[in-house]
Amino acid sequence: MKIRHYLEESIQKVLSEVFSLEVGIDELQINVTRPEFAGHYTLVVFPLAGRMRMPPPTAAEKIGAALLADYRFTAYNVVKGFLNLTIDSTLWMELLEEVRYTKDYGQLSSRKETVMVEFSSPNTNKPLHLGHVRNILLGWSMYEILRAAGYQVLRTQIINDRGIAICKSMLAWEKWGNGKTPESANMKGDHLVGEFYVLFETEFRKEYMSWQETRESQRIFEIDSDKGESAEAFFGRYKNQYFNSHSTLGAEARQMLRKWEEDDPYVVELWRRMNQWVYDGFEKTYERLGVSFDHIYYESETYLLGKSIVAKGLDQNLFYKKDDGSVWVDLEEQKMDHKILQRSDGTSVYITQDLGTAEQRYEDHDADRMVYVVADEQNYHFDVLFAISELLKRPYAGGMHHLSYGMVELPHGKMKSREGTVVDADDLMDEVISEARAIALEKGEVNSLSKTEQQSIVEKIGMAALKYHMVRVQPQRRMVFDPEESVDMQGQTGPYIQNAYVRIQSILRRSASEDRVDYYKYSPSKHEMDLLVQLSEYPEEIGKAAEAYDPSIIANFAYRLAKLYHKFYNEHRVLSAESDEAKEFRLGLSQGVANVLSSSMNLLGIQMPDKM
RNA sequence: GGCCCCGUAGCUCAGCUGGAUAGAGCAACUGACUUCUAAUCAGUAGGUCGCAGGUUCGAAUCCUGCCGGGGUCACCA
Repeated sequence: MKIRHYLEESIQKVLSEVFSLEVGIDELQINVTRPEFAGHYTLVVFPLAGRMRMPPPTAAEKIGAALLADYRFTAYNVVKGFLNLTIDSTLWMELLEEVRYTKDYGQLSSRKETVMVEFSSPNTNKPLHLGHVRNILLGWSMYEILRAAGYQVLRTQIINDRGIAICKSMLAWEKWGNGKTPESANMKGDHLVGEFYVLFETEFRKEYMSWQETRESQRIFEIDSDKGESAEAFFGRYKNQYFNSHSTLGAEARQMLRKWEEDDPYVVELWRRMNQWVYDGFEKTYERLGVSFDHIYYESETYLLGKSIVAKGLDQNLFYKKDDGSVWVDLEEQKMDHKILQRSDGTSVYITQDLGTAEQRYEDHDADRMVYVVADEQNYHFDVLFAISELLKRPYAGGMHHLSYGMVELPHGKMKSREGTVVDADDLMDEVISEARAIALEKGEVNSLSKTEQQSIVEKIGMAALKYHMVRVQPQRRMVFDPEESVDMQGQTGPYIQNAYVRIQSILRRSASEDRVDYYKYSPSKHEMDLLVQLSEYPEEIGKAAEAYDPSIIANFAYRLAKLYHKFYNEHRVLSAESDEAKEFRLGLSQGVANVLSSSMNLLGIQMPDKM
């Protein structure tokens, strides 16, 4: 029995039958009653009063009186245009039964639609960092939330496994690697490859610096620099061009890319080998983060399909070709620019691969919707991608959604690999877990457990701190990541919510399974009632989070529930309750709360320990 | 400059499909553990909801303009 639904239907019925007013359910404004007023739910009558031709308080009064004909409404009161309704406790007791004994309470009825969620989507030239962590956690939560909202959901990522970046790592390894492997260096493969990427950049910068001393560079500076521009500023923006037209290392890297595209056996073999190192490393990181995928796509396997889509669009005159051979699309009608789809030399650009991947996914899985979890710096890119899909009349065009999120920054600014301020995902997990361990050992609750059990608990706590910290904020907000705060375990944090669950487990462990006492006649206290109302809202919250693509809605819900439980816990005894009835009710309530805490945190990818 | 996102307590954030006196956490201060786990609870203090107009019975919430911060407008990805 969904209390909110019962409420909506009852009110709709009364309005229709008693007041001859036909009102749609989504027109009704029903809120959880604010704590300073009596009642459980509040109907906002202002919008109805006009249609009933009565002042709001009168209308509220009349609706309230009419509702009382149903024994399940036991009381009402009117404050201005607000009708506060009290619902019979048997209804709440029924709800509690459902919450306790329905394994997947909160799960919404299943829909036929299939949704594919893309997240993580790393490049293969360096390990995962803080930015990926936010992305992965958002993506994973959306997967869980959409599933709970009744959709068929598939997890995917597109691995950007080709291009100049990986060639830089390959070249550096070839030149300076001396045959180093993850085994010989005793290093995760993604870190090793990342090391060579950094090495390339370092060597390239050295080369660039010494080139800046040459006459040639001076001449270019004099000709190409803007008036009054400093050498530093000029060479800052010239770097890319230097890479493409003057640099020896740049030429070698591009040479390698060309060979890759020509299927040169040596280069392809090296590419396979180094990418595999990276995948093995990613796999370990994903495993620690607790995520996995249904289908992985590789750019190297879809970019050709993208090119064929571009060719088709060109045939249909949806795109056009410039004299130099480059292919463009005119999106001015969609209030956007002209965008390039293929370079003059025939090679593909970034968006080509996305066009191909979307097509491939549609063919593979027939997904009705695709959700792309990608940072907001790519907003325009996705506007363009979706517009082109519309233009091409792709059947999946209408179902594409960009879950855009703000980038993660550090207190002193952006992460920059060349300044060594990138926060590595593996290091980050190590840190929060060791912080959790330190606190746990200090508290002493887990000291008597085996090392394995301790480790498992400490990992759950540390990861909860990290994950909750990252997912509690609305996606579109950009986020300043303070490492100090991410290991906080007090207040609105993952461990705080886990702690409520652990307290319940401790009670349940001690409660002997005696004969059941009927608690249907028990009259819940204010604190107990607050918990019941919150439990009844859980399915509603899942629906909201799925619709808004916003896991923070679930994060805030779980916190509210945990907070109410902690309050309750301090005010009431469970095992030594004043009556058997009260004890039985509270045990049930606690169990229900534990179920929903665990379930809602699971939607965020957070596991609950039994002790902490 | 055009377009997009953000602006709420000292800090980090809820509240935003219009509804009651704008709420939490952190930091500061006070109190509560012989009682089911104090990673907790209770309390004090802290606000021109960026600014100015508009719509409305009612605006933090919707509209317009401005200010501040970020992003983006590559034959980069």
